[in-house]
Amino acid sequence: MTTDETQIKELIFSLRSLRKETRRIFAYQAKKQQLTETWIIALSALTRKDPSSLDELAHALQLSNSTTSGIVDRMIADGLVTKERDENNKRRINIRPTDKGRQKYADTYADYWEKLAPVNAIDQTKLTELLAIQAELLEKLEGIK
Amino acid sequence: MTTDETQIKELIFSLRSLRKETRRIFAYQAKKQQLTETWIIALSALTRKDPSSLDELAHALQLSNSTTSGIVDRMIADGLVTKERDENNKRRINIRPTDKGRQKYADTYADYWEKLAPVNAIDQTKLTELLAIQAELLEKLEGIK
DNA sequence: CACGAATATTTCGTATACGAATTATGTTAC
DNA sequence: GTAACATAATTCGTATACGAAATATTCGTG
Repeated sequence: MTTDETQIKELIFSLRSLRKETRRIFAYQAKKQQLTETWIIALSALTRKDPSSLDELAHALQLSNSTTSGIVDRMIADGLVTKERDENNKRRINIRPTDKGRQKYADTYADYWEKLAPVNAIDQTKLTELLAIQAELLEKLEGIK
Repeated sequence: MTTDETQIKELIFSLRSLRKETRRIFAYQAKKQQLTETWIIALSALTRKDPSSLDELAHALQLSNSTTSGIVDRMIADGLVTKERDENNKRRINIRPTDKGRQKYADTYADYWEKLAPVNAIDQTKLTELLAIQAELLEKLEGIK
């Protein structure tokens, strides 16, 4: 095969490591605030689109509906969001952040992204290029199978 | 804050998407072969270092010991690996691939990496650069907290 | 040699994460 | 209008994934 296997393996491992690191960083902050990375992104999405259906939220989180369903339930148990059947379309649910959810998101928002500020030590140009190549890579991967 | 928040958010999402895609591609192949991405990487590591301790395997997989412990147990249940106490150090376990495990890995090895061959449509130069920038990024992330 | 420290693994509780199957509701074609 | 289809959400079973705590073994030091 023509594939430069070594490089591709390296790539897979690089991606594993990077996701692991970002998860770790979020987890550290999350502990103080009792929020997980996913919950923060969910609250962010719900702030932008309030209310959201399960499908819409799952899309924003890039997760399956079944995964998102469980996440919403746990967030409800924590009093961060509510869900109600849509009166106009009873298949649909409306998910909304509670005051507590909004407050918690506002409190931690700056912190979370600031935490990642050291990334800016990397050249802006390089970072832009990284995103471009990653986008190209994503496109190729999406075309597989 | 000086952080270009938008770009960093984009990066986090890009990484989420890329990992998700690679997982999806592995999962498709895995279904036929009854192997998961992690199991393939585990068998690969065990082929290179046979036997491995739990700690060594966890390191190779870049996973915690507790996670790896569960993975090994499930692989044992599937007859892919065995574990035994080390006679010279009874705290340690020796994890080894079975014939079935070795065979299954050999059968699927080429397939798995070939699947990712479309990635080579990207310039070799770009790919090398991607890995370099990602390595730099990883270093920065590891320095956080 | 004994006891505390270090090492190695496992168990537990919790949170992702997915696809398949199920349930409920709405839409469309006839 | 109703049967087939489409849409929306949930449930189930399984596999990651982690940290904290528990257990077992070995080592080091006095």
